Amino acid sequence: MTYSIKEVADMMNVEPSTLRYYDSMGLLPGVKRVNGRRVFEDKDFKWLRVLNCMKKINMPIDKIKVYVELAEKGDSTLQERFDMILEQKEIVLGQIDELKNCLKEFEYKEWYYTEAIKAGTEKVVENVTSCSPTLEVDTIPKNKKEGK
Amino acid sequence: MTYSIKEVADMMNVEPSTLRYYDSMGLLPGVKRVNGRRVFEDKDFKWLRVLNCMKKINMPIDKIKVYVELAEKGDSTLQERFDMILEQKEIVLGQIDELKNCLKEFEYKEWYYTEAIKAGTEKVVENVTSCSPTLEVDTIPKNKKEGK
DNA sequence: ATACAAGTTAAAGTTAACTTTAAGTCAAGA
DNA sequence: TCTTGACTTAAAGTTAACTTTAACTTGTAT
Repeated sequence: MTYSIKEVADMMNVEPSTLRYYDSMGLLPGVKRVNGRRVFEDKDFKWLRVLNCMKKINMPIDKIKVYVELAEKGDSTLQERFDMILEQKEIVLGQIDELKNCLKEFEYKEWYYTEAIKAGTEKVVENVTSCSPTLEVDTIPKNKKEGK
Repeated sequence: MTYSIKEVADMMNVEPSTLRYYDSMGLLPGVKRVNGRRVFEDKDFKWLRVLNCMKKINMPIDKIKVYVELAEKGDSTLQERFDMILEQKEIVLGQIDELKNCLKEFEYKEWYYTEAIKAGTEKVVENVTSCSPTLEVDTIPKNKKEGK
């Protein structure tokens, strides 16, 4: 089974131009061409799924490219790729944790407004503090700082 | 207790210039000045914690500003603010879900490389597919598309 | 045959969110 | 009194990640 760039773009919920941009950045290795047009095969989807994940955790394109280049070198880079995956796993765990804290804050606010709307005024709740008493500090390194 | 811009910036793990930028965008309402300098008080931290969460779920500054402006109008906007909070809660739930799927992919890759390293080659695993058989489609609207 | 839809490239344009710069104010310590 | 460090502003600069444009090619339907 083969797919056009538009079909793949629709599956990934991105524009075809975005996939062309990724390709130009070296993030789509091994995609075939027929009459100059990109033709995606089933084997390409394995990587597209990983790419999708890397994008979702905000891994910068430059860093994804490092991974791609390691993969292209073959078995000699297995350990390095393993290390990168482990690092990204830790990052996504941290992100999930942060988002769970945000969820708590929004749930508190949901309660807060529910009570305020009942009473017709915020005055009844404005001195009730959220469960989390302090400002959360990032556990995740900023992407822009990753490369330093 | 009061805090300087640097102290607050350190607590939030951002640059003082970022807080000044937020202020210039209207995201820091009610911050006092002494001799022209910003002085943060305990009451400001309530909002800073919410702001922190809004930033972490990638809520665009323009949209955060809408919320701030509603809050400044007082009790007449309680329902609108409640609706915004609910919407953001749904967004963060979707994000957590997406990240959990990414985590699965990275855990699969961790296993994949563990086996490959043991064997000295990827060949032993390269035909083993991850648990998630399809490309995930975004459940979360892109921030850039939110405003349309 | 001809039009149309969907693909191609290189290059320029856009956007959001900062970040830096330059020029200045102010309070405290030597 | 002078210097230092932390603050201030407005405006310009930066960056990453697309997105659009213009000019072109190709396969399919009428």
